[in-house]
Amino acid sequence: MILSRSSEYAIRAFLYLAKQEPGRLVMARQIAEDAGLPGHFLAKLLQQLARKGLVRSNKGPSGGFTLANDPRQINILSIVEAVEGIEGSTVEVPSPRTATDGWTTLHSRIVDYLEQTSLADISKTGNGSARKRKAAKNN
Amino acid sequence: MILSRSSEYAIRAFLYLAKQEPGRLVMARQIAEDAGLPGHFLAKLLQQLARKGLVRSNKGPSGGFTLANDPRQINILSIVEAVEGIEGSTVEVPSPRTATDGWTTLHSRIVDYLEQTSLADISKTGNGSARKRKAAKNN
DNA sequence: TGAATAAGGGACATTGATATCCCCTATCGA
DNA sequence: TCGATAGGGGATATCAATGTCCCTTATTCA
Repeated sequence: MILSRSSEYAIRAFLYLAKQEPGRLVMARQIAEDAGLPGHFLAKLLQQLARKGLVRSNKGPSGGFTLANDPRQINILSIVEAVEGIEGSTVEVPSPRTATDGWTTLHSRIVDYLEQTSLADISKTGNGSARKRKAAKNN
Repeated sequence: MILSRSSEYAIRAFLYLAKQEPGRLVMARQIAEDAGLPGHFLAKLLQQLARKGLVRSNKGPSGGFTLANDPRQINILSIVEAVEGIEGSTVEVPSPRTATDGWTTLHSRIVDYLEQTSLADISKTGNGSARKRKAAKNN
């Protein structure tokens, strides 16, 4: 599977939040329901993302979550890393074999793409797609 | 984690086989040892890949595995799909929500990249890298 | 032909990701 | 100030990915 389920849920939640008016607080249960995601599990993910500073949260009535930054400033990699830990994007070379092998090359290309792609890049979909270029810059 | 461990192992094994003289048979244990991969587990993966026709296998003494095609003809996606099943690359839209949402967009971009990238593309690494362009074609 | 070899394939153990639940804490509004 | 609300966080259950083992089958070679 390309990207873990946790990453998928987090990205879907971010896409949902990106559609709201900026600063509007939406509670986890609402997001889960509207986006079709497992509620309790999503709540945990959002808590993690709040600790990392990617979303802002408020407790109590009329509380909820909202994006901490403009969707154009949020790159997908930061979401994935916040959810899966950095190990997911950094390739650990176990033994001092070839320092940069083919796998590392492939992996870092994908990581670079995720880093250069913003939430806004993929949210304006449905019509003729938003942006081009971006990747194919590294290597 | 970007791509499962199984996919990583399979791709590493393919990269190893791609370095051999074409048609040369290498046994699973040898590949695992040289590439630093878990032996028994890799053997299972290679069996799967043999069934899917991506590698050819021979039993008995002087047996082993070899690539079924030229590394330039093997795209990474085919390896990933053979190991993880097609479910990994096809996004199942659970409910008839928005047919093409942002997640689907992102996911299919990565899948397209994997499909357009060959084994040869990533194996010529270590020097100045081999090819460019490729991605950024879809969307 | 038979002994050694290596893949094929099933059974099982282990680990980590995924998912749910419950109670605590902070906050809002009456 | 009190009750309701919503996130914070720990404990636990479930399930799939990962990893190991063992026996079978096919093949080679002496």
